[in-house]
Amino acid sequence: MLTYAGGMSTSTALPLNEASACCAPLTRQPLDAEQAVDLARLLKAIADPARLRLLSIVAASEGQEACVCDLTEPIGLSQPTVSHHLKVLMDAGFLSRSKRGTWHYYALVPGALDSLATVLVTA
Amino acid sequence: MLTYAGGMSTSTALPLNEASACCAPLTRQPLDAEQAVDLARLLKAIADPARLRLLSIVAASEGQEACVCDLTEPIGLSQPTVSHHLKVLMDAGFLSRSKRGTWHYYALVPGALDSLATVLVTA
DNA sequence: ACACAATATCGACAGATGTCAATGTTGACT
DNA sequence: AGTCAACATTGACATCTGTCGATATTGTGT
Repeated sequence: MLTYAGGMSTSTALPLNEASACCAPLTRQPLDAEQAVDLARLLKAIADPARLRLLSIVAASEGQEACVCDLTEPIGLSQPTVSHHLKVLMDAGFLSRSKRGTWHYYALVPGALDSLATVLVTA
Repeated sequence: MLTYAGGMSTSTALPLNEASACCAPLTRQPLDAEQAVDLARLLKAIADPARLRLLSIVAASEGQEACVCDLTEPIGLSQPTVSHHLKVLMDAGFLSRSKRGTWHYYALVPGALDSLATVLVTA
């Protein structure tokens, strides 16, 4: 199943679930092959219309979390497909899941999107 | 071939080549299907290890532009493949091209990456 | 005109990706 | 125990994507 603990290079080997953004501002010095693969994986995770909409719905919800039952209908895709997309976002570290009874709540992982944005910025 | 002038919704129909980032901060309100597709297209354009490396090499070069001849070798891919990736980045509006003699120089489009980063940011 | 160097385009192919129907799993309620 | 609701997982399929070799295009210099 391979949760894959991103980074793995030198220092902090915390069990962080990815999305710690991996590297330097991208416009500083050329990134090497490994860094590029890591960054690309994060970007691929959000480079999909359905997943972007899921993220935005979760982000716009109070407490920045939402039940799957509230996500399936507005997206207009089948339940298994939505479940698949949520898993991709979780594996990449953008969402976290908490189960309350029968309902599963997905929440934004606080710094995830921001640290990704930081890598992209030119300044 | 379809250059596709991004946005197209209401106001400014300038011939900007995409990468004007399309929409609101993503965490404000849920983005609709069309916005999601536009944003996803931009993200897909950079969600590739080779293209990220190309971008970073160009960005780290003086004047933030580089000749194709300086890009092919460090990437380690064939010349047609590099050319393909550069085209993808150009069509998405992240790079611009200027020809000087036999050499083609690709340059970072100033605000492109930054406006994309802005969409992703949570604050 | 000719030859050569730098890029772009084309065609083909393997592998990744998004989607669904069918099925499995888990928790709540009677 | 049994039933139902909420999700997850599996398997299959069509499409998209990255890659290359071969070829076309364009500019330079002889």
